[in-house]
Amino acid sequence: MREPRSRADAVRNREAVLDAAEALFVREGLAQVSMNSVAAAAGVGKGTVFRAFTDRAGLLQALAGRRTAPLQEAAAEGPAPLGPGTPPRERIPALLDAVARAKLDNLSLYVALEETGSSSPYRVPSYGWWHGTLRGELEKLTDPAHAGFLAHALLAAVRADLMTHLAVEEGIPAEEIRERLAAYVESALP
Amino acid sequence: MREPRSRADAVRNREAVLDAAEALFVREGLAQVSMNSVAAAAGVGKGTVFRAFTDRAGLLQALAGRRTAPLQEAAAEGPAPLGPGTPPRERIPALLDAVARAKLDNLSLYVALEETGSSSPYRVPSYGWWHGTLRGELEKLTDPAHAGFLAHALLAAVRADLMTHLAVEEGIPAEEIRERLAAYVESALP
DNA sequence: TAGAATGCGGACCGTCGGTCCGTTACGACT
DNA sequence: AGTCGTAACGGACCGACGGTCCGCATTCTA
Repeated sequence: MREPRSRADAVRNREAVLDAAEALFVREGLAQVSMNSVAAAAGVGKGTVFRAFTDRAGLLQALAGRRTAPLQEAAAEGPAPLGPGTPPRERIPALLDAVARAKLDNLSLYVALEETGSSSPYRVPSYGWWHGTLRGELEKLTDPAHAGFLAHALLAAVRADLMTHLAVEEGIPAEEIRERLAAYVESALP
Repeated sequence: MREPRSRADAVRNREAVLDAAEALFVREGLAQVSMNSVAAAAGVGKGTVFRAFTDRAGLLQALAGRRTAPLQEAAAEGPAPLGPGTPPRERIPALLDAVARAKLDNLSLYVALEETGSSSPYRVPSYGWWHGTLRGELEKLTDPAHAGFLAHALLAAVRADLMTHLAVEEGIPAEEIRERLAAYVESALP
């Protein structure tokens, strides 16, 4: 049952596609970026892109993983205040602030990501992880029957399209958005 | 400057298209419904659909208006507890519950609606109205600087895709979702 | 009832996500 | 180094989509 090692060119191309795709997303925004244009920008055939990532959603997932892995890792096994072991009253606001911050720094990328899972952010795998983590902490503070919904509601307040609306349409500085969020989380916590 | 009255067949067709489109959305879900299939189901040419509604977003907007008008009207000028004049502590939960209820009763339609505005629910015109109304009430209860964000956050908790996730994926009965939401709103209110 | 204007409808267009398969080049083995 | 099986490449190709266009039919006005 050996893992069949990938060929060198496959690995190289995979990386090139990810780099090109990320650059395109940041520069042009989700809607403008077709699979064709990604392939062209990476200097690679279309078939190669699909071979490596299965479909558009797969490419976005991969892009997501790469970009969000550090944050998720910090939350899963890092030091306080993000990591486990931190008291819930401190960890929950820290987690939400970290998520908001990451999204505010990469608006278009995260908007694209949340539209991946058959156009429902709730089907993106990482959502389940964040929700589970948050619910776990909330269960220490309140009736476990309420923790699930509460976790959903708090995560809804940091959705990428809301962050985009606040930052772009309403023109609120990122700093201020995070402050408002923090105040909100504080008041919503049981 | 007379308003150029529409021809009888145009009015008739417009109605037929709306009926057919609504039926299709409810039965098949957003993704399955192409402009072609709407035209076919309405027994009408594709050009007619586009002439009447400009583009796909326009069709969804029109569908939206028709379906949500009664609720919005009740909230804008109806009797308590939805209408204006109701004390904020009573009106805000009532508004959010009414919205949640409407969405839970028409999941697929509302999911489709919220994806209309260039894939951002915040660009759908009616969102602005709800947000403004809610903010107005919240300003009576708390620091006006916080009211805007708070209104966004509360509305985020009743987004159609979240309602769908809770009701379909997690299989929670509508009754229970509304109870959890009510408890959440209560605790988040200043 | 005639003529103008309005609306109809479906062939047509460019583009998209995704597939297919003949060709290329990698790398394990001798 | 040379051979060869095979994984990976790449772009022509496909069906479906949203949207346009324009010759033709229907409705309204006088």
